[in-house]
This record gives sequence, structure tokens and C-alpha cells, in this order.
Amino acid sequence: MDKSEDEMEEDESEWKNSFVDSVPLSPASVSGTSLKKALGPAPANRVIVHFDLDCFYAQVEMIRNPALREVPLGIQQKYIIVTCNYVARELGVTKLMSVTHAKEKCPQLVLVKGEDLTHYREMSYKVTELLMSYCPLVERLGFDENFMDITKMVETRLAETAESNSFSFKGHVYNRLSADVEAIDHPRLALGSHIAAELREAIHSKLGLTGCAGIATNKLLAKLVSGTFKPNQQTSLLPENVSDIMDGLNGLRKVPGVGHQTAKRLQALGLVSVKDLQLFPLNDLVREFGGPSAQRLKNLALGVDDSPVTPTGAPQSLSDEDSFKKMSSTKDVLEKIQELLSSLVERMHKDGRQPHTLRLTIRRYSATNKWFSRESRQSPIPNHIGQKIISGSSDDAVVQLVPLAMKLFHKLVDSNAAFHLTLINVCFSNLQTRGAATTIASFFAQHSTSPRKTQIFSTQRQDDPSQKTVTTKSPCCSEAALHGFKREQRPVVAVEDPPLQTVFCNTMRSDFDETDDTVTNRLPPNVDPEVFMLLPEDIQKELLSPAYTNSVPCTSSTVTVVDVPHITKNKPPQSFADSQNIEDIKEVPDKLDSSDRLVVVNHQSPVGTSAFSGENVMREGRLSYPRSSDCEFPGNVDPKVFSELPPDVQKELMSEWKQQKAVLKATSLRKPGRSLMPKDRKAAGKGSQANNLLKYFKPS
DNA sequence: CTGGGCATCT
DNA sequence: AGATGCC
Repeated sequence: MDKSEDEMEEDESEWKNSFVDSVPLSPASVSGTSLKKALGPAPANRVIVHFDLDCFYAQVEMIRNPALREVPLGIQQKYIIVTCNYVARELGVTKLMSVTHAKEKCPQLVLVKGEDLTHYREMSYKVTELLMSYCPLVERLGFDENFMDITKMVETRLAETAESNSFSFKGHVYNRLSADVEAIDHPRLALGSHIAAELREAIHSKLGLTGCAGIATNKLLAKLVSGTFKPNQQTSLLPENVSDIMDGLNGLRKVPGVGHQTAKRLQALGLVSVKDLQLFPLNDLVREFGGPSAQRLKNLALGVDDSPVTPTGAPQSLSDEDSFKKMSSTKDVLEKIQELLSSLVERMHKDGRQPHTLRLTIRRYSATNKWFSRESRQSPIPNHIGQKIISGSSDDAVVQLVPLAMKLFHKLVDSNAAFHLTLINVCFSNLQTRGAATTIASFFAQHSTSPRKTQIFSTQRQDDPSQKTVTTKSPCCSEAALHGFKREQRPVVAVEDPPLQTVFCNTMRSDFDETDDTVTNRLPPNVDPEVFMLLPEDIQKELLSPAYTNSVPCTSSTVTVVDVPHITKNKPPQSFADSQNIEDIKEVPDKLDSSDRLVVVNHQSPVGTSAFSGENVMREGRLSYPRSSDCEFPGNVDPKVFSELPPDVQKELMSEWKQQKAVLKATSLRKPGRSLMPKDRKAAGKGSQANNLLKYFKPS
């Protein structure tokens, strides 16, 4: 529908999404569609990597129990082997094979139950988090796959490496025997293959996991090519071989994005192979699927995929479910719900966000359509219950949630009649950080996109001095809630160590000044609104109160912000080092590799890479009052109070205010009560998600 | 003898 | 709320 104009301009969004900063778009070109062609030939292509961990669950179990490495191992969920190690595969076991079948084929098969996903989930987030420490553009796909847009890393490295011999490919090149010959023709993909190799090595050395990678110019191709050599290998796909890999797919079902249902509908149109779809008239396809889906499908068949790598962040919902042969009594249902809610509440508590919606999903037994047809009902979670989850009164929370869930159950099932359920799922969604939006917080909330300024190092060598610095500071960062405030912390490592080579992914460009902030991962300067909201209300108040006029003697933003109310009154910043939750953050790197400061640094200061905001953040010194010409204060902010805030906070606030004006303009047509449109919400969510992400890869 | 998650779109 | 898709 909205695509009518670009029916023939299927590349349009790619122009926006796949930009690279070496090919700056002029402001005019961004808004003017007709100017596209004026930009000349195709824009620089992206470099996308798809990572796919080998038999992920099995690897996790083998790490937990190394003895399992030498035996054929299968991970069992109910009656299914969901995955197995390569020893087992050599003996004929495959994924998604029934247990009985597997045991027939391989009587020695060792089975480990894998229904509890806790360990897999934790390890999964460690991987994502590790990748994110190199570049924030990481998108998860399930627990064992990640997409990464390394275009910027490549561009940076390209600028630095003038050496010709670096233009060779690491790993395989799809359908090529001697890659080196044409490597020079694809320097960016070639560099991408080196980066992919380094990242795989990092995953291996830090987390002990092996996996495959695919390097290509879009997500679809990267994913398709990553599996061509398994396990623990990588493959690059050159543009001239796109049709090879697409045409080589055995059936439309192999195209990611074409599921069972879509394949069936396509088959009804007489389409079976990828070629069939490529050649099928678009108009006919539109009749069946509608404009956007039709175009998307056709593009997929052609290997065209302009969808951006969308940083995943923390999950938007947490759910827990169990399936069974039969559940037919209300009492059993109640017990199951209780059990599911208990574990879910625990997980939610660790997450730290407050769920505002509870959903109950069931699957009814039905001879025919057994595995589809789920039904669900949802309801708001009263605030006082949600609070208990956060505060850790888990038992109380569960007690209050169970009746809620049972109400939902009775909406779904008439318990007077006979019923037969085969699955129950409970889900928390509408996850929000605690605290009502104070005026200021709501400012933040609107566009707290995450300003990670990720500093990346291709390989890390060296030094302890930084390590020390980090260590001393990290305690202050232990609360996930504090992370946002560390953003502007001076990059501990980089400062002291110039030789710390390659800084990828951080755009130095102070940015094209376009108004188009949706196009890229344009991340506003560092504030973490969420963090503010996480602070106890009295502290928030105090922070904003005109009565609060003490100056803050601390220049470390990490310490400063959080401490403002307390420290200035009560404690010196140092004392914070030994207070409370030190371990949270510290343990992470320790568990991984205590000598590796890179991880540490990135954790504690997920300082935005893509801080296009480029404006150099003021790192020390206090800003003086902003002149009103520069930035108007919101009415509720006392300039004097403002002046007492730590410099980075001042900076952040001003940036927010400045942006607020722009956003208000942009959103003036929107409903006031719901000014966060999907796109905004997405952007806004990412900021907090990134912070919260840390929790997902906590120490085990 | 078909898991237990998650996301997006409508 | 459901459908669909992915692992």
C-alpha cells in the first residue's frame, strides 16, 4: 500500500539502510526520492555477518560437563532430540529426531534433558553481548544465531590498512576455489571475512564456543551462506555468486522468511523452486499476498534483502511454558500455572524491569490440528503486584498472580465441561522500567535511544594499567541501573593507550546533520533516561530539587550521577566501591577472562559507538549555564540545580532537551497521549534494552 | 512421540 | 488475539 510509488524502486530503502559513512548522503538526497539516481551507482554495500553456533545446546552441556565431549550426546526435550553433538551425528543422529528413533540408531546415545533453557539463555546472551562489545549492531535470531552489521568496522579498517596483502579471504568463499584472485575486487567483503574470523575466535577463546559465520552483503545471503561449511567454519559470498546460492536452494522452503504456510500458498500458485518465484509475475503475487509481502517474497527469491540489522537488546517479553500429553483438571492447571509463574517471576526479578501485562496461552488437544491453534488471553498486572516482582517479594507476587492467571484460564476454558490441554504458557510483557515518568524522566523516555559508543579493538593485547583503572571503577558500575550514567565516562582504555589500535565502529564523523534520524542507528548522546527513572523517587526528587545545591566534587560520571544525592552528603565516592552489588558487573569479565579488559570496559561503559552525535562529549569540567539561546530549560528545571549537576549529566540533559524540540516537531501530529510511535518506541526501547542486556549474561 | 522460546505483522 | 516464522 505504501509502496505504490516504489514498486519499481525496490532499492529505495536500501539506500537508506545500507548507507556507509564513506558515502555520505547529502541532506537533500535523504528526503528527495528523485535524487537517488543522482548519487550515482549503487551505494556502498553493507557487510553483514551471520553467526551460527554449532549444536548450541550440546555445546553448552559439554562445557558444563566436559566428559560429554567424547560421547554421542543428544539434548532431549520431551520426546525429541532437539540437537546433538557431532559425535552423535556421525552415528546417524540428527536434529529433531524422536528419542525412540535416535536410540534405535544409536543405542549408546547419552541424553541430557534440555527443557530448562536457563543455561542456554545465559550463554546465548553472553555471545550477543560479546559481539556487541565490538559493534552495537547485533541482532539475535533465536538463542544460537546473531546477525551483525560490520560495515563500519570494515570501512574503518579499510581506511587503515593500505596493505595489499590483507585483501585475501579468511575461510571459504562460496563457489570459489581461489579466492585470492578476486579478493582485490571485493576488499570490503574480504576484510569482513577477517573480522568474522576474529570474532569467531573471540567467541571461542572467551566463551569456549565454536560456530560458523557467513559474510555477505545482506542478512538473507549471510544466513544462507553461513551454513555451507559446517561445523566451525566460515564462508563468504561474493555478489557474482548470489544467483548460484539462490538457485541452488532446494525448494522455496529453504528461503528464510518462507515458512510452511507461505510455501503452501506459493505452491498453490504453482511455485516450487526459487527460480519459479523469481520468474513469477509480481502482479499475480500481489493478488495473493498483497503488495509489501509480494515484493518481499520476490526479493528474497532474488537474494535481495534490504532489511537492516536491528539491534535486539533485551527481550520484550519473558515466557515460560510446558507441554504435556494431557491436562484436564483445574487443579492440575492451577499447579502448573503456579509452577510456571514461580520460575517466571524469578527470571523477571533478575531482569529488573516491571511487567505490566500477563498473558496465558493454552493449546487444546485436537486430533487433527494438534500443534497449531494456540489461544491466549491477557490482562494488566496491577502495579502493586508488579512492584513485588521487582522488589523481590517473589512468593507474594506469585500468590497474587495465580488468581489473575486463573481468571484468564477461565476465560479460555469452561472448566465445567471436559477439556484437554497439551500446553500452558505464561508470559510477562509490556516490560517497563520502574517509576512513573516524572516530567524530566518523560523527557528521557521519549527518546532514550542508546548512545553506545563502542570502542572496538580488533585484537586486544596488553596492558594492565587500564585494567587497574577498570577494576577500581567497576564496582561503581555494578548496578545495571547505573550503566547509563557511565556512558560518558572517559574511555578508560583508549585514553591511556593510544596503541590500542583499531577502533572500529565508532564513527568519528561528527555527523551529517540530517534530520533523518530513523535511517540509521543514529543514537543520541548519552543519557540513560532509564537509569534516572530507576533511581528511588526521593533521589530523583532530590536531584531535581532547587533545594539541592551542593556541588558535586566528583568528575567521574560513573560515580557522580548516582551518588549525587548521597555522596555529596554522606560519602566520598570511594566508599561506593565497597558497597553492595559489586559483583554483578565484576564477575562477568572475571568469569570470561579476568585479564581481558576489553570486555570489562565495554560492559561498564557501553559507550556508544554510533554516537553520531559526534559532538565531542564533554568529559571533564563543568558546563556553565547553558545560555537560553543554546537550549531552553524545561520549566521545571532550576538553572542553579542544573549547574550543580555533573558535567556529563548536564551535557546529556541539554542534548535531550535539544532533541526534544526536534521530536516534538516531528511528532506534533501524533496523539499526545501516545507520542511514542512504533519507530520511536523501538528506538527508545533499545536504549534501555542495551542496559538491561547486561543482566542476560550475568555470571553463572 | 513435535521443544521452548522469541519476534513481527495484522 | 491470532497467525506466522525462526531456531
